[in-house]
Amino acid sequence: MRCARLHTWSLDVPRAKALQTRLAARVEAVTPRSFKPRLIAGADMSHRRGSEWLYGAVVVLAWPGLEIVETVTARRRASFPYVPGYLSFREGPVLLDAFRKLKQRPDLVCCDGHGYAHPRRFGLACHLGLWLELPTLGVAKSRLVGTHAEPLQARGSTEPLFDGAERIGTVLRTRPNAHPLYVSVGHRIGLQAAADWALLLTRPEYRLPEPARQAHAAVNAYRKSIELDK
DNA sequence: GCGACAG
DNA sequence: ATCTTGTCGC
Repeated sequence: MRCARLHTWSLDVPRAKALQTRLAARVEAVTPRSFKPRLIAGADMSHRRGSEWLYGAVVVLAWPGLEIVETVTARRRASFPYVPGYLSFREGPVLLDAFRKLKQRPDLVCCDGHGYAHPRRFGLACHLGLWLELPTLGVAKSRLVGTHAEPLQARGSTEPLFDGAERIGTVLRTRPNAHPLYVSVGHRIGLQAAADWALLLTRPEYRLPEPARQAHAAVNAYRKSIELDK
């Protein structure tokens, strides 16, 4: 699939910060009318400690069966360090390389990281959403910003995530007695729909939504296959 | 100045 | 994210 070229990725932290603030205004936090995603993608990145290489994978699943219908991978050298609040500048390039190899255009993308639940309301999910011009939702395994109460232990229990008085996300228990997930808006989706889909996409026996779980498995298999013949 | 801090 | 085996708890 083709995607827009929004800006250069050659930035230092101060400029990246200014860019996030500027692009955050373009995020659309509303669910399209008659939103019926049929192809749902999951994207994830992997890296070996001490290596300069970053590996990315995007897996497309069909709804409602959740069968994998397409898998693509890509790798490239890291051009930005991991700095909390700037994850998209590290992972964005490789993930977009992978997305460009996709034959099918997904209707929704499940991102491994926060979206709106970010200091400047522009996490990885929002950033990818603008580049791809697709609905995206952020699913993070831990908190970046915000406060919340502990969701009940039952699958499907939620608690609002606040940054001061602003609601920035939903803390969702996808599996009993497992740490909850942090769901937030990415682009072209509302918070309610983002949380609803995050739960719908999660099989009862796992903690992560299938798109994210399968992308994680795919990128690790890809990385290991390359590290092997070397 | 001291913690917190997606992956 | 990565390293890394067994083991505690539902």
